[in-house]
Amino acid sequence: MREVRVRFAPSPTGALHIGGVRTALYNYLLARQHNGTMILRVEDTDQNRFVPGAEEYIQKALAWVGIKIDEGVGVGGPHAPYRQSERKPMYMQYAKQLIDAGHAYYAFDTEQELEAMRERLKLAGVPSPQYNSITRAQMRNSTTLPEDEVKELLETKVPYVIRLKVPRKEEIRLNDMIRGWVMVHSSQIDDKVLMKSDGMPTYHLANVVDDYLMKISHVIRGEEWLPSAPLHVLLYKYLGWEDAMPQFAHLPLLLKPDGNGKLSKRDADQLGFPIFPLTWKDPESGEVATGYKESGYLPEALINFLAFLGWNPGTTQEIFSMEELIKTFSVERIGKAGTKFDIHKAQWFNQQYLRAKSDEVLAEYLLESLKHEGIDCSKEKAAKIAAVMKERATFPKDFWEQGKFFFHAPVTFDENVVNKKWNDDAVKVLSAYKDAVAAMPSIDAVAAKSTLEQVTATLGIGTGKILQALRVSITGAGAGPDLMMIMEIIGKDEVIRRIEYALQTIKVKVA
RNA sequence: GGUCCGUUCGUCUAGGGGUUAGGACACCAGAUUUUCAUUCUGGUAACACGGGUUCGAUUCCCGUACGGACUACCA
Repeated sequence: MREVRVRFAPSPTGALHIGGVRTALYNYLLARQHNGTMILRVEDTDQNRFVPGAEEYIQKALAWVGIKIDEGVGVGGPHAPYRQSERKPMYMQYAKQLIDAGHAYYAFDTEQELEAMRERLKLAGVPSPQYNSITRAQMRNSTTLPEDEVKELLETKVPYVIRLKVPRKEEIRLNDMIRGWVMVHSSQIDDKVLMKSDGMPTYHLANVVDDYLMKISHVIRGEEWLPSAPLHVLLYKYLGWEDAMPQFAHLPLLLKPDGNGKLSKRDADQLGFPIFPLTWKDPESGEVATGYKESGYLPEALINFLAFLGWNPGTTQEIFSMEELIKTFSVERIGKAGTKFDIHKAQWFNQQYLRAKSDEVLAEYLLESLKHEGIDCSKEKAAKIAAVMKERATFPKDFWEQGKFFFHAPVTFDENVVNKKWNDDAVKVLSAYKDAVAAMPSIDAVAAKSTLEQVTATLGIGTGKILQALRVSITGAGAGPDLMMIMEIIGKDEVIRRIEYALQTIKVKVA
């Protein structure tokens, strides 16, 4: 196998879609697996669609998920520049080469003329009007105009484009790594514009030229490119680069979770999950779309989730680190069908990865939230809280959001629990327990429990009957982690204070 | 409309001419837990349809249906 060189080639027209991250990932996995090279190339040949900040966003997003670029925008390399706009001068010679070989031609048609042609063909009943081997005979181009007129037009700088001269009858075949042989008849391809009138190449030319010059071995990209892949094959052939043509792999698309259609930002917003890796603020509209990072997804979980959207190892293993993915990944095991997006699975992965972390690391998440809240807390205490909370957390923010009661005494109490469990027995036990705790030098989980059992035994009341009442007085809620540990963490004085407050407040409420 | 691609539980998927069609997520139930969560056990649930080929097809072939992509001087 030749040296593996793959590229991720987004166009900087906005934030990187999550599907794009997956495409980048598959490229990256293949590169790493074969000690190859991962290239980032920016395809910014459409100057009208340039969005400021998009390129930086793409780089940051890739860095965040752990996809390292070996060569390309931001890092440089032997084939620099990697931004197509900066490569502009390089493309014309190849277009000219095609013209000289009779595989391309100049076209001077105006937008109006093109429009008129399409209209005419539509009226004639042609299903999809094309600029092709038949119609080009009626258009204003170098295949129809006299040579000197063409020369003159070029010299007088009349705007022109260069089009590929697609043959009338030819079967174009392409061996896709995922789909096998795909055959397309040349009559289905029109004379695609190769060079635009602004002197920029179109995607088709730029992509082929750059892949060739950059010695790309595999083109892994979304399925939306499949229809134009035969055109690219044709270009390789006409440019004389057939032997260097990369292998193609067209990935199935990411679809909406419900119903059908391509996954779009709109769906994500509606269904409440991110579509972008990082939060993105649209510079035009000012609209903000929250990212996976900001929503609390861990990059390694997102990667694992994304890797499984369309690919699977064929075993029952589901948790894969990037290193394991690199070892196990294979293009052959990528599926053909579009993949509906299910955020539940992403959450599950996140939970798995979160739990695998040490209490100390988890404590950092809590500490970070606390910093925002302006609450001081020792690392030791945070680690203790993290330890009791980790089984119920899916996101880093859960430690704070579900554990606020560690720092704030409850002001209100869960009504359901109060209605069901707050009774005379509970009040009796709590009062006695409060006094018993006050008599203790300090409180820990074991002592808290044994003391409680002593109190209930003396009063002849089952511990289980009043435990919910104790919990609600300490945390305000009917559910949560081990109560005894909670009491140990908040400490003796706080326990007494909270029970007292509950005794006063809830009694008043019931009476 | 045309061209191309696709179709196994609700979702991601394994599998492959003869299987009780396997796993995971989600969901439901039971057990454990003083609660919730966790964990464990169990459960519901799928080969789009119609023709072939074949002793036999979910698997191979052809249609149909459905879905998707593409159909720009956008990528």
